[in-house]
Amino acid sequence: MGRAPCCDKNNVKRGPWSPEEDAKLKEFIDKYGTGGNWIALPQKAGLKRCGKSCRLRWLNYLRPNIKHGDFSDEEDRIICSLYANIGSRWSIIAAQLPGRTDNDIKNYWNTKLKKKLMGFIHTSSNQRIKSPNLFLPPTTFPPQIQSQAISNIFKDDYLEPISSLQPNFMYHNNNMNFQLGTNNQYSYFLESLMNPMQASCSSSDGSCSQIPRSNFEETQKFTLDNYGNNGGTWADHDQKPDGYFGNNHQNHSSQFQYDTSNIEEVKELISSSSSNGNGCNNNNNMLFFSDENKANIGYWG
DNA sequence: AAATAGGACAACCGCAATTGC
DNA sequence: GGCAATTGCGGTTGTCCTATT
Repeated sequence: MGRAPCCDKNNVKRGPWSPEEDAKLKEFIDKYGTGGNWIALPQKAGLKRCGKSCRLRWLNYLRPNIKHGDFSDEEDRIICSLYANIGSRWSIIAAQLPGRTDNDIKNYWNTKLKKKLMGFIHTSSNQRIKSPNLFLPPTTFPPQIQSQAISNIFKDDYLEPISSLQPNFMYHNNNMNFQLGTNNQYSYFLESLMNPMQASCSSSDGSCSQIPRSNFEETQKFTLDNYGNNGGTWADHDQKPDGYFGNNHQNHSSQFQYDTSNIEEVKELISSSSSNGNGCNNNNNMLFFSDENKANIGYWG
């Protein structure tokens, strides 16, 4: 015997909301708020709907400042980056995109963005691969991530692998070469997108019910370490701002910062990798990801 | 013009987490 | 601490619309 359903399905309306229902719900919430009780709300508002349905309708469609459709390139990049980092944690991803809902982003990912990516991966099996702007780091990322060098590489129409068989394989384009490590960070990024972190960790004891994708924590920490590494350093006693989890190597003005609304959750994801003091290659231009071979990868210039 | 396949998006479902008693 | 109610989340399904045959 399962738990009792939240509403009597025979006595509630289901399916698409009519404009009249929308108006009723909006008017009620505008006037009285949700009252902290969605289950009781539909009756009070005179709606023959399940409370869950009302909540969903409000959160995903009716509440103020909701944006629909037309995701920008910037939003694409943020979604891709975060998906690669934390997987399908849509609510966290949505928190980084003001006006977007988790449902919207999930739908967008499943119907469009993933396909964009698949197209890219598919093409990448050829020797000549297209590099969509999708893979540019978000402009909200620190300045050096936006550096001209990276932009040159990833804004170019094509990246051409010289040989994917070489252990340290190289990419080049028209005006520069750069070398990545044995497990180069770019392929790691793609791999991350295709096979994101799936672990779910309990908040109470820190244990994980699933095994994280290999090296996630270490990689993540290392990546964060390297956001903002253009010279300045953190002393141990320095107050690090929200969103900064790295070691003491960074320029104070350019740390990677998550939105503070869910910073604790992001910290939680990352915190299992405790600082060991050597997680940073100073003066290297990190892109998104590196692997465990910190000494060997993730830099050029 | 009709049938149908596919895409886009809204909504639902079930489960886990949280809250309150 | 235990239990039930409620909320929040992510996966999945349903429905509508458009493009294609």
